[in-house]
Amino acid sequence: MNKKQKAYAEKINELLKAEYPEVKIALEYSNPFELLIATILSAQCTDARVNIVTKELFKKYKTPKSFIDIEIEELEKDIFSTGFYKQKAKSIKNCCSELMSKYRGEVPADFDKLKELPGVGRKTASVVVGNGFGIPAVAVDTHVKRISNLLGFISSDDAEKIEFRIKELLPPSEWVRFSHLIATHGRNVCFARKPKCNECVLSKLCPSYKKQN
DNA sequence: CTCCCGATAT
DNA sequence: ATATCAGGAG
Repeated sequence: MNKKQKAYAEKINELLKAEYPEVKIALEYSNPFELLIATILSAQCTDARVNIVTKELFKKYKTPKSFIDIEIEELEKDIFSTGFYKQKAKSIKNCCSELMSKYRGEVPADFDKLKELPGVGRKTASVVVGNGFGIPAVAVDTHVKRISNLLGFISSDDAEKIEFRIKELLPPSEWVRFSHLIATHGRNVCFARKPKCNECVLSKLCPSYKKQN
């Protein structure tokens, strides 16, 4: 009974791969540590905005220690425009402290260890292991959540359930790219507000197609 | 469940 | 004015 669902998911995966052959993560970074910080900043914020902020941020802060040594008020100013800046500043400082005390300032290439860090949940940990270390992972963001329901992979708002559902539908080799494909499609075509169903390569398969327009 | 919270499109 | 943006902590 799951076989049909898997074939359906793989068909969607193939269609999106054909549509976005060069898909990759939208966040800009040059090492796992920068990726971790950028992903923490990306909560409830567009990747485009995060990239504007991190372009300057990473010139100033290059190591976990550099974030610890600065006054929190100054860090808050440096990340202000990403929103939730007080929370994020606190998360980054606490996270960097633990990186220093537990991992000698290195970002662990391990989902469970990452998830234990302050300010790091399943989504952030998945992004870092998946993109920073090439370890298969599914990052469930708002797009993956919305489109998984629209496509009928699952009927749930629980990010963890959606993550496990996608993991059983697709082979591990596809997980990271699939997350990016869905996120990209969500940004370009399948918007939350007014999706462009008439331009969507999935419209013939999508159970939600008729309800729109 | 609520709170954190600015930028942007509609 | 309001919804939405690669969430996580308490």
